[in-house]
Amino acid sequence: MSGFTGTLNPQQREAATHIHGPLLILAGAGTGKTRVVTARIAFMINEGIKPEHILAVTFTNKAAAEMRERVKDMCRDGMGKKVVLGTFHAFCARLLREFAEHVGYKKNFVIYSQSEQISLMKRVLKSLLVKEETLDPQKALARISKAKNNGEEIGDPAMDLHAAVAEKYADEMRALNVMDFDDLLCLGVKLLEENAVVRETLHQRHRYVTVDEFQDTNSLQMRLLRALVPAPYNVCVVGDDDQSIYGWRGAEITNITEFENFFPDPTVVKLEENYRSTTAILHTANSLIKNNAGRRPKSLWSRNSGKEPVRLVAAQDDLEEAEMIAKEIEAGYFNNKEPYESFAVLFRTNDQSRILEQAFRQRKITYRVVGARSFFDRREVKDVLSYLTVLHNPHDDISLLRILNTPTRGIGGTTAELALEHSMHKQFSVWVALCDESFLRQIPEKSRNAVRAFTEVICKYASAASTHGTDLVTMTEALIGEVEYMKYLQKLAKKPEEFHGWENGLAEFLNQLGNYQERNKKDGLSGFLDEVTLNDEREDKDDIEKKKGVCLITLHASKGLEFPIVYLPGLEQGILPHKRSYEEGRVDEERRLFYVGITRARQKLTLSFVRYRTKWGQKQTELPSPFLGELDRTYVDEMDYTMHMKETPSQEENTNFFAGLKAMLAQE
DNA sequence: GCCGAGCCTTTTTTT
DNA sequence: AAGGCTCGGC
Repeated sequence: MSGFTGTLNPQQREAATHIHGPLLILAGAGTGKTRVVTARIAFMINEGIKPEHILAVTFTNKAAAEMRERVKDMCRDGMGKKVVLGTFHAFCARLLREFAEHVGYKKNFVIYSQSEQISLMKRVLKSLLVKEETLDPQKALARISKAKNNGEEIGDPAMDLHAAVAEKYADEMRALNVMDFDDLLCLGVKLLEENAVVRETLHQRHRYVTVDEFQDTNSLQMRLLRALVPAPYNVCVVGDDDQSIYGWRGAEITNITEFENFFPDPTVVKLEENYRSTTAILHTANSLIKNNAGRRPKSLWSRNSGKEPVRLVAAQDDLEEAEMIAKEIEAGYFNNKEPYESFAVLFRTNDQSRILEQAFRQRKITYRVVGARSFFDRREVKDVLSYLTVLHNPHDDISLLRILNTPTRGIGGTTAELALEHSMHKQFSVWVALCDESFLRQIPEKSRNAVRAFTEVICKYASAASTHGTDLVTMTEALIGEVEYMKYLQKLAKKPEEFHGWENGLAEFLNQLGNYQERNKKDGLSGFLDEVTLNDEREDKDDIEKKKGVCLITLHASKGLEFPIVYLPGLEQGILPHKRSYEEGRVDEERRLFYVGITRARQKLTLSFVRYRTKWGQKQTELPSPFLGELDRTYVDEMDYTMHMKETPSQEENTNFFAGLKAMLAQE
């Protein structure tokens, strides 16, 4: 047995050495899944399979990057570097860049992220809705996304408003040569299903396919996989149905629970020995998840008996909860020399992080917020990014309109409106309108000059941007200088700190652009733009590594990670399970989310909830999460923080509180 | 065309 | 609480 599979347990080894034919690895939390997948890839390479024939698809870019590292370490001679790795979306983007013409796009298409989709949808709704009618752009987009992911056709636009919106949106996207995330998958599937030549090319290119986090794939991704993998189906999927938490995004848990319906006679390997957590943590997790119906039966166990019980803490309000966590972390750091990196706080919604950040800052505890509001959502970054996008594809109206008068250059709403009208009339992009003499004749001289100056700048830099080997950082700096963007920001800023924040944002952006070009010399601007929209790594890779401190992260983003000491605050009715999950019938998924959170912890786990929480500036009364009532108490210590903090907590008070708590939980 | 004041809603999660 | 959007004065 080769070295890298020698340290695996029998089940792990079975999975890692099975190469041909469909393989389903059911890997519970903490069972060494990533290790098995990487060992398997190393094993394949060792068996003589060319690394460039191996395709590994992960759920996030972070996971892809991590896997790349580990595969690289396991293989000789830098062979691991040649393995093709990425998310489904990134894979499709690459594919479509290569074959864009086959699906009716030009190669310089731009990928729209959410905010751009919303802008476009607003425009669509504006043009379609009559006076008092209103439709929420986000809801309209959600509806379209769902339909696309289910492979539904657009209905009759004449009969149904929603169909009309969907059609108009699709037409606009195509006209602007832009795609959204769903389009990447849809068009990727279309390309593979309908074009035998392309399909054959890809079969030759990717002969062994591995998909990680398979429980989170949707039906389009399954279709893509099926088109990508011909008989005898050299496909390996890895996942855990108990950790399926992306149903709201169309994930089909049946992809994994009914895998054999898609790929016949798969070899199924179960990994059940957990190497991460203590028995107390696992036992508690198991007692929770067994309340879900329709699972693949599975029982996790651990050799690590540990000694720390799980704690369930009640706090008065969110402030007290945050302070408790901060104080404990501080104490752990000073008393037990526990580094801040050992701690993580996992929460349901992003806005829960704010109060924690405040508490940490007060105590000078270093922390990092993973996956919070995107760096690329910041105004200064968005502006410059829009410039670069327009240089790449000037027909992208949304990006163009964003920068048309940013910085203010005398092209106001009236002119923009006119240009838009002209472009619609002529069935072409706003950019074409701006360059069109017959349009320019219609507007006052002042505006005309402003527009001419603008189009000139764009043309000038567009040619630079498309020239191979241009230093993009230098170019962008020159562009920023030429349009006097900094001056504009300075004027815009209400406080000097605000301006400095923007300055830093820009510096960081240019830094990332430089890093990108360092790494990737051949793909140029379009490669960078793709990466920016597809990459969920809000911070630079090195940054996450380098930046030390307590990890603040959403439950969703925490999947796949582990920490010695974990806090799960805000375990309240309406937060977890989130109140909207009731309406949407997704309470089971919330339970899995809780399960994911619990199983992130290696040694010590603290669950907490509060009685009062401030939301939108208002204090609200909270109830404990009904999930807390489902936890088996064998290894759970319950305590009340408010009383604990008093000098002499009277026995009576404690008893009363717990009686009350029990009563509350019993109601559920 | 520009800019500030005030009003209003909001994301649950992410590729 | 805070960012986005509209309206009205310049």
